[in-house]
Amino acid sequence: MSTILDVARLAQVSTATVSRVINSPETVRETTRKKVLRAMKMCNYKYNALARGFVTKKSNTIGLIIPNINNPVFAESTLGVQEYANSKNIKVILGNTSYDADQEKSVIKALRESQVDGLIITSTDPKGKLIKTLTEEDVPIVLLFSTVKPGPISAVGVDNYRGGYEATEHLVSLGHRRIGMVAGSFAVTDRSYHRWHGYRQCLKDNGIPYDSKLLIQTEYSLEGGRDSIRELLHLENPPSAVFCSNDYIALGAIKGAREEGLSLPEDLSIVGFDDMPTASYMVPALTTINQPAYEMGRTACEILLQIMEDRTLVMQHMMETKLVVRESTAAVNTARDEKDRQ
Amino acid sequence: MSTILDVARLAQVSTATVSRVINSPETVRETTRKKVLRAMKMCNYKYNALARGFVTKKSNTIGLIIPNINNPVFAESTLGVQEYANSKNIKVILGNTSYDADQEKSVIKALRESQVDGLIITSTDPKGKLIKTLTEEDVPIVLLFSTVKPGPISAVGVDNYRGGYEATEHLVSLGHRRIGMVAGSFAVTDRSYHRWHGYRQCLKDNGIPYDSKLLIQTEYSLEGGRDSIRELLHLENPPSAVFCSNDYIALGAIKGAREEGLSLPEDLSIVGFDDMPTASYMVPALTTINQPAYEMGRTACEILLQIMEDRTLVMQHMMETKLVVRESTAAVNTARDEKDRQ
DNA sequence: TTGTACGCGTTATCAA
DNA sequence: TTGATAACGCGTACAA
Repeated sequence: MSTILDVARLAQVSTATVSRVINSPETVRETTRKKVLRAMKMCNYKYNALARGFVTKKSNTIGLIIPNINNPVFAESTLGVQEYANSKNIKVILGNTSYDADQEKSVIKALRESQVDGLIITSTDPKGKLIKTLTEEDVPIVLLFSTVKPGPISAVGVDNYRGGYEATEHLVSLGHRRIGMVAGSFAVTDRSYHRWHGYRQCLKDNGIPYDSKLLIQTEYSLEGGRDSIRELLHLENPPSAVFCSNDYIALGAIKGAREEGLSLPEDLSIVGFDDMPTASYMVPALTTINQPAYEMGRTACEILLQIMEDRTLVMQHMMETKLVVRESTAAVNTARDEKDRQ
Repeated sequence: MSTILDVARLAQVSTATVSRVINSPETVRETTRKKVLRAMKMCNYKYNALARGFVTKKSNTIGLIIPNINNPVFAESTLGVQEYANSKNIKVILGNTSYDADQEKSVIKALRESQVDGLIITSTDPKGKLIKTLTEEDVPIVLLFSTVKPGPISAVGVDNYRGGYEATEHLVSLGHRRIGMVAGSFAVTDRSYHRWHGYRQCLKDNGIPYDSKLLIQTEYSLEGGRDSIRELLHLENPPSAVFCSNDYIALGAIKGAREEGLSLPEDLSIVGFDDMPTASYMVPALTTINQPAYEMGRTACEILLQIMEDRTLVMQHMMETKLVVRESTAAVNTARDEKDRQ
């Protein structure tokens, strides 16, 4: 592999000049530039960004840490991050945590050793200790999807409390009083926790007593959704509607409900959260709380690049959620409720 | 940010010794090792993998190039690549091509400049010119999902022809004679092309005349699947069964068919290809050709690392496909066919 | 077991 | 407009 030194020799100029035709061609006379360009071709010169990074102390690389790339919402936000980064000639290194705080820790360590210029994190550590260390050590970082925390930390997210409230409110407005929730484990992220708070408050505001039996915490997987809804349906007094803390879980829940012989939405209404790309393609098409995942990824990346320029910056960007009513929710089926009680 | 020089000074040893406690601790006496470790803590030393890569000429980084992370199959294979890579302390840089050969080219260029140690590519360039250049320049590379090409190029994939044949055969065995195909554009990848060949041969073997009207090429998206199936259903003599060249397209197709008022599988049978993680959660649960995406990603990465060790290696790994019959296919509904013709 | 000294490919500074 | 050269942080012969 030839270097600028080879090129320099071949073109009979200095390495500095070669470097100039690469980085600021306008500062070198056309004749010499052409000479250099020709020399590059001749020895099949390939630019070494790593060596550049070594001297400029910038790797032009950012780390993106997410819990599970299989969740379509994260795939979508990843795409947003990627496309913006690439448009600015920045590469993104992917880190998967599988919702495990230890993995998150080791991934962050590896990424930092690789000298990434910044980090976008959908954190799995509700306490935020890791994140705090990072900010203390002045690593450019922006939280994605994570609840916007007080204090000097950049983030793009949504109001999860409000989203949970909206989802529940929709169910209440359809006449449901017995409303369950399948929530991703609170131990692993506070997003689901805040959505639950919204759910709970909405019940309260509507005079519906809170029943802790109607809350199931589960892992963030299709299976988790399926198993949880079954548990809910086997309750003595099962819910007529369920709020799932994300669409991925909701997809599992729909499957579980059907396996129990229910028709949706007649027998059971389900609301999700996320509005993942396939939500409108599900059967029944999923009623859910939209959060603009692609835009959020893109924005997070945009903010990160700004912070990398000016480390004193702190930007918190709160996106709007929106209830999207589709086919998975319907007015409560009182006839069936009666029948069940007989 | 402190360096090994700082540590060395603090511990009153040479930089070589510091380097040794990092890379081969067993070669340094315990007392000095402890001294060095303490010094590291004191100045909050952070290892610089970039500098290391610069001297060892290895970045411990590989590039993973896929067409679209939103397709759950690619998300799944990405996870496989990632988890294996991380277990070997290798980072993976993600590149999205959006099924665009130009983007693929520029992504590869950027990745190479970053000195990735190797490349895993699900190529979008059916001619394979780009890939050829890479092998000529001795870049460690393995093709993923791409058809295993003759010649000295490593790859992990499946027999797409055979998979297409199996899918079609299943439909034929259910009594279908009017079988359509919604295929991802042949211009953009040859996977779908080979599946189509299998489809075609199977028709032939069963004495079913090939009707080119029943083939629609479309883009690799949910919308592509939806629009294409509608087109098919509006044919004068519409199909009673459709083979979609991947599950993602099939998901769109199911939606499109329902929008046309059809019940699945009574009115229309659909087979997909991939068996993406959500395939069994769809309604109806998708009959499809399974390819073990996670394993394939993992294996591709495993092979790549081997090639990185020994560049003369060429390994082609063909995985088994398997027909998974679920709910989206059923025996042909002759009654309905009759009715349609009246 | 430890230290010295050089080299990796590039950019940046300063001088010409 | 161009050139000479130091510097970046680390690994590694080779020497001690």
